[in-house]
Amino acid sequence: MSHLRGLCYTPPMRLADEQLAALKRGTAAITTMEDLARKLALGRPLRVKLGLDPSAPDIHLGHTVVLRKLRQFQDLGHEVVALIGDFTGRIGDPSGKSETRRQLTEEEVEANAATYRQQIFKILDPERTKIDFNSRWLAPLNFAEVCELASKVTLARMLERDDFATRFRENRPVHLHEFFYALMQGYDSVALRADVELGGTDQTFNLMMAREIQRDYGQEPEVAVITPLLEGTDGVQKMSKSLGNYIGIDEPPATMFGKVMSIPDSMIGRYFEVLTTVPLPRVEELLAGNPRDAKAALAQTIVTDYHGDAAAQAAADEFARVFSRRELPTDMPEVLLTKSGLSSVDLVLACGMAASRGEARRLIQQGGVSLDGERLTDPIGDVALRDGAVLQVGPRRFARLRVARG
RNA sequence: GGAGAGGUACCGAAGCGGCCAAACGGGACUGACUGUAAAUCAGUUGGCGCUCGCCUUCGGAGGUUCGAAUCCUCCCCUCUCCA
Repeated sequence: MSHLRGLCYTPPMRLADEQLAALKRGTAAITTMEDLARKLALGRPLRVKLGLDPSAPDIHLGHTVVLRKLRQFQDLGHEVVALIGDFTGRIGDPSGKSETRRQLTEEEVEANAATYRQQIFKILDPERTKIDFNSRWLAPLNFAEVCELASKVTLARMLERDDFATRFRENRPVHLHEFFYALMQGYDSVALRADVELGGTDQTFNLMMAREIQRDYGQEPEVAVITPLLEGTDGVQKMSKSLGNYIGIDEPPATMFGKVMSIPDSMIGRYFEVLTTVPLPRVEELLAGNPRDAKAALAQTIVTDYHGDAAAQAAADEFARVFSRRELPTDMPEVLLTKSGLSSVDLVLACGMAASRGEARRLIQQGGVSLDGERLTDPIGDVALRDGAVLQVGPRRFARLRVARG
């Protein structure tokens, strides 16, 4: 649709209004709305920047919120620059985590950036995405230039950043180099002459700083389009790999589906808003019904984005089979056993379902282990093993046993 | 440079000579309940020997003691105040 835009004349203001309305969905803030309206009304493609920190090579749904917004800009005909912070990545971004992040080596940054590149194109249109690296202009800066940049900002201004202020107040370390992150990010905007920059709410400070720095360097400040941080599957903390509450976009369909189903019911609406394009009135309808069905619809929509219709349908069916109807999954790993006489503890261990004998014993004692649907209760005695028998540990771990004939 | 506070298991945080494998909370796991991997409730949560036992663990290295997460020495890291 957007590629047709050049062919038909649309009055600029009206176009701007339409764009603005669409762009507002799922944002936490736009600074400022007026600036954005005005820039959109210019009728030229805007240069939209997104900074990517290459320390997290696995993109999860939390990252996609801002990527989807970027894609929306692309579809509206704007020019997108995905800026990989290969230089800043080596400094370590203090944002989000309340502790200092370790610095990455050059090799790590390179490897991560490659992964990033490959993953963001699951959402962005590769044809209309320019990828850049900020080492291009940051690496050549000499110390005098760095000081000049640093002179634009005061300590008090830096401490306005909530994260810094909090850590400072709570007597936790704040390293000087962390201050440079915001400076560098602002300088990126100067180097790119960005009209708009996207970022999560954790980037608010950096985005505001970029506006000021652009002004200091004689440029018109970019518009900051701020997306919310998506809560993870626990529904409380922001989605992050280190918290283990994330849904990765590279994960298998069944895993993705299951993880979406594990979010608290209260999060369904929010996920719909920022992770899908399902019209909001339709979302309201779904939310009025059974939460399980709404969540299943959400899960299917999301899985479809990354794995296609067929895989999403299969994942939905599989979920219904295993969790609703308590049937066996269609696929499960096979485990080849060489001995036919094993205690149940050894069996669980042999299938890799427990990290230690103690854990295996515990699982059995808690009633979490069954063989062919029969709960195993005795950790010690040998269990009769049939070729093709199914071992289940907990609600969702299965293995088919293959007993070697000798 | 000086003075003081602190570094405990996945995370937060108690403990300050034996009753400490280490309270409590979170997380995770298991069960019950749910035609949701939601919510709620209960239990489990270092390793090895099937409830007594043994081994490894409380920033690091040594030492005191029958016995140390707990006391001493040195070192590393963080914070505060002073210079």
